[in-house]
Amino acid sequence: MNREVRVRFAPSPTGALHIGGVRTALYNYLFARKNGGKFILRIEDTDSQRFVAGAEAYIVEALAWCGIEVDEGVSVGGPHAPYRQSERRDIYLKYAQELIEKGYAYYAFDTSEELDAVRAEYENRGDTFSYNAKIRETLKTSLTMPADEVKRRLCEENHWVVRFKMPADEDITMNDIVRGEVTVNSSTLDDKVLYKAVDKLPTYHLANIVDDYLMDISHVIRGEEWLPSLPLHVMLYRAFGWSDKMPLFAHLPLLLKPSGKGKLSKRDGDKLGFPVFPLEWNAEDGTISHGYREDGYLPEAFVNMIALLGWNPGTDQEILSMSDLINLFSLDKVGKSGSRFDPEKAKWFNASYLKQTPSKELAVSFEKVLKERGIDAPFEKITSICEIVKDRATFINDFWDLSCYFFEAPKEYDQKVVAKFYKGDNIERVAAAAGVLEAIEDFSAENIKEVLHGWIVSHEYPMGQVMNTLRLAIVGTNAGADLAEIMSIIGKQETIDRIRAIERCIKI
RNA sequence: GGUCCGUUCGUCUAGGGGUUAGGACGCAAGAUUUUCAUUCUUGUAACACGAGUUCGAUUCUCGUACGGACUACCA
Repeated sequence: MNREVRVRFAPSPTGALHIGGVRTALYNYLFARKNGGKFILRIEDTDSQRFVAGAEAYIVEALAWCGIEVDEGVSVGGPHAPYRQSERRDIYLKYAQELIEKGYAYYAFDTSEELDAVRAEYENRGDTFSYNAKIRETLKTSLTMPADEVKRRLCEENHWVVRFKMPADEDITMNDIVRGEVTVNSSTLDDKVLYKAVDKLPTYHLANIVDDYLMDISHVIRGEEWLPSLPLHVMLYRAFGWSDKMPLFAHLPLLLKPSGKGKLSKRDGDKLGFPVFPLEWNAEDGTISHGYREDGYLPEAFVNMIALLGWNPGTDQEILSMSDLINLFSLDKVGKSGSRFDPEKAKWFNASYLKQTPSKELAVSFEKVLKERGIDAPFEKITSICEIVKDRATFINDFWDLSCYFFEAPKEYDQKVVAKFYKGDNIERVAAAAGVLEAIEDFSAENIKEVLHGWIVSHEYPMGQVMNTLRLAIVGTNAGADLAEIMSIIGKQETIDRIRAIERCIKI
């Protein structure tokens, strides 16, 4: 019971990691940190066919961006290295053979084509084919062949596999931290392939159990899609005699598409109107999928949002930092049902984090955006602008659109606003305002506001009319920050220039 | 088809034998503001269905429906 907590995230490098995978990694990480344990990153690349170059580097980078630190694994090494299964291929065969010696597994010599034919035959009869206790006796296996024939084929052929000998009729009872007790009868299960001679690689099931055992994994936290394989995995632990070292299992509910059917998958790319990947992903076929990072999400907001999909702290608090998450995390607060991802709430999280990010930090990012546009502004000014803009933005990417009037005079005026305000007495009043502003010595927002308001009030002008017309001249429309603040930031001369410019540009 | 898992507002969820079923996003209205936002207030909206157990079920049990996963020499 005092076992050290050791959890692993074990993705397959078949492409980008989607948000469901990130969430699995995150829960593993939170659980490890919460319990003073280790978080291990293992790459399960036992399928040479589906291997995608760059996928592993993507996974490592994505975890780093999220702030998920790897204690042991492909990127950092560790006492159980290597952490890439393709580099561990030598260890698996002897475990497969051990199972055969103990009578828990056997060699099967059917070719894929033969199997396909048998499968088709069953289906034509309306039966479902399952490589199980009933029919393995009729197939080409070490169970049905003479020993010397088996030996000969093992030497001469390279398409044999090792299959697990699933008991014909046995109730297998398992315990899942999220779902409780689950019982399945072995008659509904088939003889899964554990090892393939063709590429001298184990399948997921064998590699997974052997590595978890060898790496002393204490808890397996993974997606619900693995629940159907749990009986096999439990049987494997028993067959190896490792029951006392068997990890505890927690199967996480799946992430569903926001609309329509099914679980979220990599193939959804960004057809759904929001990114499914943490980072931008350039697929081999040339398609580029959006990433949260590139779309302007703050990693803290992304992690916060992902964490709350299928788990909650049991309180009303929703804005949670990584350390909050670590402190509060517990597997028994993980829900049982799948969650639909809500892009709107994701935006809300980002906007919330943007508001609480210090303006100086935002200014560093925004300065780069401005430089790309050829705008060179003092850092102080950029910081002040960020302070104003962050309350109105959802993403850093929005900052330019929301603050361009600080950097350049309006190129055009919103026609609706012109029609509403740029008429009658307003035209003369605004022109007069330029003179009033000109006379202000201390061009601070407070001072501008005081003088301007005093002037409007003393002449009994309608406040809304004058101010909105002035805003039209300065901003080009009826939106944006406090007008006095804008004037103060752009400066007296620019303010006056813009007021004079509107007279020239708009002819009534 | 078979096996397994699940089902509280549109979405994420809290709760749990007797509650005005709570919060958040969204949406709507109002307040504040010279504008747009922010902020604040209010409103909107849910226990899938049918039996059973019980004095009483949204909560427990069983069915039904619906949803999901798995059913490869993929993970």
